[in-house]
Amino acid sequence: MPRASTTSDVFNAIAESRRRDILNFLALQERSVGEIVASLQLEQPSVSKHLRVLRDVGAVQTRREGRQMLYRVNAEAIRPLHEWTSTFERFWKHQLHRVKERAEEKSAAAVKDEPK
Amino acid sequence: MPRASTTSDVFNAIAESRRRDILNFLALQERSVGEIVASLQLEQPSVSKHLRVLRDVGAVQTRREGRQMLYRVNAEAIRPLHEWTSTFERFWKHQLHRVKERAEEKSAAAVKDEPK
DNA sequence: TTGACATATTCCCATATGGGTATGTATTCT
DNA sequence: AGAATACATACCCATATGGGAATATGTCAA
Repeated sequence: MPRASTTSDVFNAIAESRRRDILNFLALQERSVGEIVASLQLEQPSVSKHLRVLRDVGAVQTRREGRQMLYRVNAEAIRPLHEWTSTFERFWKHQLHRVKERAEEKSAAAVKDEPK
Repeated sequence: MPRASTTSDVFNAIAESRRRDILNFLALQERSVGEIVASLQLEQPSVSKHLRVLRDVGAVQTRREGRQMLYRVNAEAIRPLHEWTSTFERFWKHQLHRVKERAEEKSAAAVKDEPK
């Protein structure tokens, strides 16, 4: 079984750095495909395909304006990602504590006693 | 060019839901491979391979204890992800505003005037 | 040393990928 | 209608994937 499809969920969709680039660009403001192509170092068809993926997972929404197709970010789709990472937030919030732990690990050459 | 390698960065590593499952499990506490295998519906080799990926991107760290290999989350590696998603936080923080926008878009059948 | 236990790695394979090139479709202009 | 513009889709292909099965490696116990 290969990796999950990029359209299966936002996690897979944003795995591609080009797509993150696109979202970063769109974070500033709504943009046409042409503008996105210009901002990236990529052929138009490739950009369209990335946009398709982002659209399929709901990360972007579109609006037609004449011949142009305007894309904008739909942050709601990215929210689950933010919330999932928040699960681990508590770890780095206690950095001092962690740093201390690390130091201990490094010095003590892992000589444990009771392998359950 | 195929999709970026799973070991290229955390974004790719966590694209796989099984790996997120593992991280969720490890978020509670340090665990041995055996425990992880038991918690997932997966063969041991597959789990080891997922752990390898997570380790390569720094998402987990290990410690040997006798025959067991104990894995624990390294939240620092996940932090970039959290921060990247934070970029879009402002969007859903102004939800009321967004909802209003949406309503307008839906009713107004996109009759724009000046296609630049 | 031999054996058992816990993990890791290798091999095989069907499948999804993303890039480029070519082509299709929608919309506007003349 | 015909041409030009702006995107989208189809097709081809080298490559990375994850799962399972088999095998290798590492650690401890007798």
